[in-house]
Amino acid sequence: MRETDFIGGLAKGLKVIEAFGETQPRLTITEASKLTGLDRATARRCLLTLAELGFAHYDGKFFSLTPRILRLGHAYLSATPLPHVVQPFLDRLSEEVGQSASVSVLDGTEVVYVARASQRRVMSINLSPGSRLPAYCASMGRVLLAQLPEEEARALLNQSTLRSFTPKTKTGVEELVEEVRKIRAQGFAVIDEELELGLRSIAVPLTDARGRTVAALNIGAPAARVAAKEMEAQFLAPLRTVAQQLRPLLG
Amino acid sequence: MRETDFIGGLAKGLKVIEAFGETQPRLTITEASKLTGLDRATARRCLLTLAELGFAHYDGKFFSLTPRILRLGHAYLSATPLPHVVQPFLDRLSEEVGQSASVSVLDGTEVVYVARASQRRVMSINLSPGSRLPAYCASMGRVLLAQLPEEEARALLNQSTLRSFTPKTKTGVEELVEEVRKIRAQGFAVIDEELELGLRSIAVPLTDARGRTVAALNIGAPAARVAAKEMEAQFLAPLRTVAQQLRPLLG
DNA sequence: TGACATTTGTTCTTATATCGCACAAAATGA
DNA sequence: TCATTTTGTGCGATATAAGAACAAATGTCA
Repeated sequence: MRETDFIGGLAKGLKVIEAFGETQPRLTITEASKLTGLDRATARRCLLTLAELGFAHYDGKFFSLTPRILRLGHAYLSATPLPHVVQPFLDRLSEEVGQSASVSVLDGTEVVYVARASQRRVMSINLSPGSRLPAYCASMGRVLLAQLPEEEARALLNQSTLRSFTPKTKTGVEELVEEVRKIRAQGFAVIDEELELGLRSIAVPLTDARGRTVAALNIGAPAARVAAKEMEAQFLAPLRTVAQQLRPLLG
Repeated sequence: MRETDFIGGLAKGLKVIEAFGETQPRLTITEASKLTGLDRATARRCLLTLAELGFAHYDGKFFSLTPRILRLGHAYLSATPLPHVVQPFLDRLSEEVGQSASVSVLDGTEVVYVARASQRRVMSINLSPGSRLPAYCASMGRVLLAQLPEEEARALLNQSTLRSFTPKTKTGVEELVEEVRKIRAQGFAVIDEELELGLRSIAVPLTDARGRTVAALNIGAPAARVAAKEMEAQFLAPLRTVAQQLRPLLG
């Protein structure tokens, strides 16, 4: 790609959109400028453009995103076959085992949920398509890391902010590399309250007809309902059955 | 806003992202150019930029969006208080009545789901935050139209593509204006298989402490389980209770 | 309260990047 | 093969980015 095939304005605008988040529902021009590292004048132009297009709202002081922004993510979810293909399988699986089931893919150091069938939520975390979790401490994340060449997985772990969500969270790179190696060998990952106390999960890879891993599938269960040792016994077989059924459908 | 405060490149790039959708999971440069009305050279630069940033993938022929695009919508969902505030109420409501419950807002002629608690899906439609439905034939859409001044509602109906999803779909503007008037008076809307055969729903407005309508709340039920006449009797009270509880929380 | 300091938003200018056209090259398919 | 369609590139005209300067708002302290 030539230098001139890159549209700086587009990259900057997208960066500004991403600046909104958890702790930043509303941004002033200066805040957006600081978060993105863009010049105030440029950040302002991006925000005004987004407002003009209806993607943001401006009250003279603060900018906030409008639901129109969801069109962008929706373009992906409706354009990509994976979410549609897996959804009915997730629904059946979730019903069968009485727990939530999800499918996610890797994006950098995070897993991104692309489909989910949830049972009544008892957890504090509210997950839906588009939600993100750090890969290193999520069952699907570990499975997806295990599919990469070890050096790549290690590189991603090094890039990750390894923090302890609970006392059980593994945060050592070597410890995690070892864990990922084990998962690669056994073909599934179990997370026992590493992300949130009271939550356990188990995941397997989803491979396409040619054997390439395209996503991960998991089941999450309240710790109060399912003992740590039971996770594998109860859920591994159903997960593998679904993975098997999906295989020819993930061209 | 001055002319020069508008970044054309950003607007064009966003337009290209939106070009991906239902029937267009993968686009060539020429296709993107035709769908957006942009010059081929420009569409190409937008696509290459998106690929460079990791928002799209390019195999030399086709471009497709990557899950990274979901970051953008996620910026909204995590930055906006509404989805987080209503989620626990939705979960409880859904559990209580044994049906799916959702909250949505209006974006142009469409309703956009911002939160949802779903029971096992029996419908062909798979809805999740970010999903869109035409306002004129969705219960939440009618409720939201009813909150607008009549002329504005009529204008939106005129802009809508009024098509018959089922034999029961109302598609006449005057007919719909009349229906919306009725809904404004009674404070709730019932949709009886207008969007999909076998699906009924009922919606009420969510108003904030100052009485402004900020969203709509609904319950959807399989027609086989709940008779048309029963919708109001069974679900209106629970919906209104939740709307009441939420009122002080929607600052 | 009023003067000063600081922060934030807006405007201006110019070097630079982008747009869209026209043309060339490559791929597609009859 | 030749016609047709699609993709890539060079170029002049035009739009945009950056930073500094200016203006307005906000905060601070005597």
